[in-house]
Amino acid sequence: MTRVRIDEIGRHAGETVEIAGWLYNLRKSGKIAFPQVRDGSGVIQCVAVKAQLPEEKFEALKHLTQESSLIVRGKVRAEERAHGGFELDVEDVEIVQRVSEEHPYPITPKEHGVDFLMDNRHLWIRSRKQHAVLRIRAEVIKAVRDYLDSNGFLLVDCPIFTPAACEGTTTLFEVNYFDDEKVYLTQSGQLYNEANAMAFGKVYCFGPTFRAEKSKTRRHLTEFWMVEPEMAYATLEDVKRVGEEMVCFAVDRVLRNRGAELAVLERDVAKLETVKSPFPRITYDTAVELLKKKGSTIEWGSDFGGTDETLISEEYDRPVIVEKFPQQIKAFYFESDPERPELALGVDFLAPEGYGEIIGGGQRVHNLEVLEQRLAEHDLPREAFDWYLDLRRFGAVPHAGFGMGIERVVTWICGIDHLRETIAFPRMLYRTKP
RNA sequence: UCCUCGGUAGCUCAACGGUAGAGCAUUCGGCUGUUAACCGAAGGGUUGUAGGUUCGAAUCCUACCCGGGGAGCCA
Repeated sequence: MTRVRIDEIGRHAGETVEIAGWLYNLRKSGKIAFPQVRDGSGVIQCVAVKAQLPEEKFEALKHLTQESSLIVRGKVRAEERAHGGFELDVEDVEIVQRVSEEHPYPITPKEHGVDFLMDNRHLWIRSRKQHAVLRIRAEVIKAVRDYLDSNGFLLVDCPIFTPAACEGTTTLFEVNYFDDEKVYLTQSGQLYNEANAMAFGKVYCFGPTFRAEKSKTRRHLTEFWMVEPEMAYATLEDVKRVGEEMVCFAVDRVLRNRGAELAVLERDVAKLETVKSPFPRITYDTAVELLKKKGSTIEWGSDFGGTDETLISEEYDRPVIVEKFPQQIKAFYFESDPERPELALGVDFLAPEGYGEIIGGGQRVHNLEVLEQRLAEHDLPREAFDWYLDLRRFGAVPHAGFGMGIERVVTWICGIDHLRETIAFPRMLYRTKP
């Protein structure tokens, strides 16, 4: 008996095969039952006819509970009425574990609230929409890695445990190490990336990052995944170019390979098809003028709020690149604009449709004296940055890089309204379970 | 941390000062083409917790707990 996956069952039309999965839904009449079985790759409707099965098998199937695990054997048949185009005529069924009716599967095919679904996240990920989102996430990650791998970047991952003060301002999660030593969960691989870039030229890291900010919005997780490319002998221009190419590449891949998933999510793909080079580029100065014209209370010198980002992005049909921010709102390691030293050579990519910042990056300070002065200005402990300063002592070159938040990108591509569905087990301010 | 909204059956909600209800889910019965199937019946509740006002509180008041959305900050 051939065990097949539901997503490739079409190749076995006319054959008798076996599928192993879980009961997704069940409709029944007196002498016929339609169990829908999912196996992780898809869902197929099976047809069980009383007269063609042993009595006890038919009865067991007819009274089977949602999400019970089962193995079904039967003949694959092309069927116009079926959603996937195929059905399975049941010849034999083996129930692996029956969900008891005293504790039925909590997630029914009806509506549920966010709180309930989040409490049952370990089960919610079995649902069709969650499958679509998580498959698109996997596609985005693969696309981003394929793009970087085939453009000369080497994957060099950065540590998760870090000593204090990677960037200074943002709150860090503290962890007890050995013998009273404290370490912190990384909030960015950035500094280590710079060392890696001086070693390998073009590198990227990809992994989880942690922010202990008490942010409680649809755009924040306390644990999220970020891809961070870093390039030696590179400038702000390279960041804009690589970021743009990478985003276009990822969107194109999803459109090409995950059309079915986008359809499940009822995503308006026309809004993704416009995501092509070139992206509009505006300066922070221009953005502030635009915002004031649109009624924002923003003043030059402060950072954009969530509403400001939406106001800017709604002017465009693709991500917009905002560059050259006031130095005071950016981290200590940003290079200054030689023509206007009060500006940092930083960029943000704002996704369309109000999805906010998906990329942040820029050109780094590569001069030793300037960097030492910056550390002093930001009141950062010099000792902790000794190794980082070494990078300016031993063959310093202009270099630049950026970070892209995977969940932000996936949320935007999926067109869903909250980051929490783009990772299997989201970690948020008041939610660490399951 | 602050602002704001909410917590009633397993789930989604109604009742808004006068005996706590519906749909779905579960169980039983009916139905050979259903597809969030349908039809009939049954079981299921200390209304988040603790006080208070009232003849009477799910409903009004106070505090607390838990959660949603947002601000600040950021990807």
